[in-house]
Amino acid sequence: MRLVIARCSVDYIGRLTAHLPMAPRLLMVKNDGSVLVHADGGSYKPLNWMSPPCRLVEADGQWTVTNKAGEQLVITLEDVLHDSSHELGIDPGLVKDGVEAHLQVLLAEHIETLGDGYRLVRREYPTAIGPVDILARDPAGSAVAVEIKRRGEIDGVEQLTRYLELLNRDPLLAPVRGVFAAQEIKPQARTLAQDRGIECLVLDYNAMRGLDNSADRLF
Amino acid sequence: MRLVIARCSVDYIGRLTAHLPMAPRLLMVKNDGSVLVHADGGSYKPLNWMSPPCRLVEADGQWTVTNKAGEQLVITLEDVLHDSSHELGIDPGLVKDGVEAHLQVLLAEHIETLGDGYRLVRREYPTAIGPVDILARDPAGSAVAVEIKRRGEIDGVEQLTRYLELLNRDPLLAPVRGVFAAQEIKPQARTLAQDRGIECLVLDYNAMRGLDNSADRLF
DNA sequence: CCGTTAATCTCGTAA
DNA sequence: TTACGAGGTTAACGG
Repeated sequence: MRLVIARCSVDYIGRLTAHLPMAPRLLMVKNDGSVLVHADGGSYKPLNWMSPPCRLVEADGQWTVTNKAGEQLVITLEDVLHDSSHELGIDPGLVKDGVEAHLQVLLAEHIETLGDGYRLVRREYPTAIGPVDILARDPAGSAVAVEIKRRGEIDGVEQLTRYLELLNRDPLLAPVRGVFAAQEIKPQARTLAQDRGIECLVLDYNAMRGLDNSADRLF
Repeated sequence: MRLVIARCSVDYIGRLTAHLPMAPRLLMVKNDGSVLVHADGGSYKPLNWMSPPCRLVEADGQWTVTNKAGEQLVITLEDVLHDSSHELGIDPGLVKDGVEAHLQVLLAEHIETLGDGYRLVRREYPTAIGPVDILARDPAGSAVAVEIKRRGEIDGVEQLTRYLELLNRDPLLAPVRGVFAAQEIKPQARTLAQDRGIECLVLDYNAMRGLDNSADRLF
């Protein structure tokens, strides 16, 4: 990894065009050729960048980074205040927990969260347009399709609606009810769901973890 | 901005929990207190990070970064290979061009792209669930609602469908036809649109720019 | 390789 | 402040 602090101007020409006026910034050149231009603020997203695979040509105080699609990042350097290189090696990578997949496992394990007498049919129930998160049967034996989100927004309701439309064409399943389950459900999503006869269910992640069988945990 | 190259392990406890084993990495500490942990590969996203506003406490080879929500990033340093600080000042910021807003302006200016005899009613035509990109009248005087995307995907068709449902409740407008306009329309989106009687229109950004009245340009 | 979906999304804008 | 849509989204996963 090479780190350069320099006054520079940057132009990106690709999916859009963008320009950064001359100012002091950090240029990070990674081992895979990718280049990141960072300012001393903002969040983790660089002001401008080129993703790998790409090629960096340095000539006459100007860096030209090109990728296979012909997108270009042109960096013009005026004053170089710092320039150092470092060998880091390959990173062992990140281990995560707490995302939608885990919510799905937890709800499948504790399907009674939907109500007493519910039975799990399966997780990732396949359909022509993709898998439904959970398919279950209610105490009366009717099919119930569950869409799980960390944050329940309008797109998730649309997604569940498409699944329900398809599942209800299957005479072995119909009628299929929908349940929209999320840690947090936005008001607009809730309104749309209710308008379509879809039940909303707020999941308590920590409470469900508390019920969790530790042998089955993802981590 | 402070740049540290060090062997470190990192733990994030917040919206999820995540762990990085001990390995050499770049630690970037920005002026606003935010911290980025970068490896020598991957793309512009750091392996782990804390967004501002947050506070960094350094004690005994361990950095603890905490934000207002109580999320924590704990970095344990083993070997510090590099440590330097640099004053960059406030960045003047980025200038962009080529996005959806510009497509909307261009199509409104050249409404005949929809067909001969079309007339613009207005851009950003307001409805209860948000503005429709363009409302127009066809040569017969019927209302036409246009949804514009850079890339036409299934979500955009859903969005236009919701607008059409609402607009068609207005007796002064109904019946309202839909046009889904984009630089590129994905097959699934096209299929869904056709299924719903929505016309698809592929926009040629460069050709429309060529027609553009230069006095009205955004840039 | 393509399509779909999630994301500690980020980032802007408007109500 | 919140909500919503767009993103050079990026990244992961499955067919």
